[in-house]
Amino acid sequence: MTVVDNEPDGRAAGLRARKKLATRDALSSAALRLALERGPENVRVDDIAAEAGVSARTYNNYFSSREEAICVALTADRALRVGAALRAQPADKPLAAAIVDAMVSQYCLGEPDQKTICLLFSTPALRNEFFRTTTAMEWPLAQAIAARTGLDAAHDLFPRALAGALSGAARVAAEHWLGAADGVRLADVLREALSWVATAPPAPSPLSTMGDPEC
Amino acid sequence: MTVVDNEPDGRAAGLRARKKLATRDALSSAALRLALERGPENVRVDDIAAEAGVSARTYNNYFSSREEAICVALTADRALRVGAALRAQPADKPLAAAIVDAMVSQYCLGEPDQKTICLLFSTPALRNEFFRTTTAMEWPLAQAIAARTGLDAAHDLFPRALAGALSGAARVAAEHWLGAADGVRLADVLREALSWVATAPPAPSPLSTMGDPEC
DNA sequence: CGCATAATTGCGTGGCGCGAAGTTTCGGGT
DNA sequence: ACCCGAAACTTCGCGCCACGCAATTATGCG
Repeated sequence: MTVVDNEPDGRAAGLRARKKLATRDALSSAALRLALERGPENVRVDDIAAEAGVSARTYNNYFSSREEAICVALTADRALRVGAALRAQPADKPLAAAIVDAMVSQYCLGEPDQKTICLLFSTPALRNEFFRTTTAMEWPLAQAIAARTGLDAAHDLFPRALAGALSGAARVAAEHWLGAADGVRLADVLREALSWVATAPPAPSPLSTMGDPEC
Repeated sequence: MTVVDNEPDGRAAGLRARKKLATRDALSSAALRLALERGPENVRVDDIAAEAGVSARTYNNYFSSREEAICVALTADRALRVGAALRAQPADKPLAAAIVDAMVSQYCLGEPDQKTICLLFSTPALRNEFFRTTTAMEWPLAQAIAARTGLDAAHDLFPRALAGALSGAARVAAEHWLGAADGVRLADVLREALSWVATAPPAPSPLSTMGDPEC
């Protein structure tokens, strides 16, 4: 890394970084498109690399597994957008409502096509990778929650625990939506699931007073 | 499968089924032991198979990846035990408290050795598999929640969503415990995180009344 | 323009997942 | 007690993938 390098958004950041992001994006989008066309089983890394115009070896310099490229195309910036959406919520809105609205808004823009999400659950390897990316959303979300509650995402447990719970509920909501009737909207299912989990800001005294005989 | 075959607990169920479970258990325990001794990088499938006394090809008939065998040894029956522990809770205890007590009790018996959990977070592939097994705990937990609330785990969203949120919070608690000081007990961290997520039984009218301008 | 750095690429290696065919072991029916 | 069908295990082998290494090329910067 030289003096100045890739900006987090990739805008106006030197030719090298832009090309790097371009190839990365070309690879992930090609992987997703091929997986949707042929099915994830019939996609070789050589195909993805050829589609993106790079060598197969270069592919491994960007993604360490075939599934990673597919999932990244779906959930890469969504993670950051969820955090940003939560920060953009009005400050006087209660924490739970702000979280629910932010996540629902970001989960439903883009194309939550049933085909696409169904693809993620078709193969065990893809499911695993999808779970991993789900947890990737937790960190930006935890930071946004921390900013809103005046806590520290690095040291306090509450923001991260809540983010983990929300991501778990969101994943279950997606699964449920897949098995539901066609008329059901993902936004409704997601809002319902998140509303149960999104809890009040942390109690000033986080110590629990319950008994703990075991362990 | 003939007339009578493997009982779910593996007791008194024909020699074939017992041998099957025995080899499966031998494989997973051997995988865990070798991973702890040499580190997960220096464990080949052939080693695990040789340690269990079976062929390498047979290994793939039981586990489709090397990491799966290691994680199964850690979280296989814990999933069922969590559900059983929740059902064993007194019926008059509130749902949230029952869930927290049940999960904390089952997470802390056995040997939540820091070494073992640290092993799961050492390698990305193992982390992924650990996340997957975390979700495996959701289904028994959701069934137990459904039984307690009078809902149906197969069709109602609440039990599964709550189980997903709980597993996410539990995973974050484990991560937090790894980075915490030595004096901190996993049970305390886990209880704190779960107490935030464990919510009241589902509202009789699950419909949300919030606005939903997007999508 | 020239050097340092980073990225890409070809090649080779080790390993994995799995399909097919053959062999051993178990279950149960007569 | 014996035998036959089925299930599990084994051996062989193929295709694919992740990665280290070294050479080549593109880029940043003075």
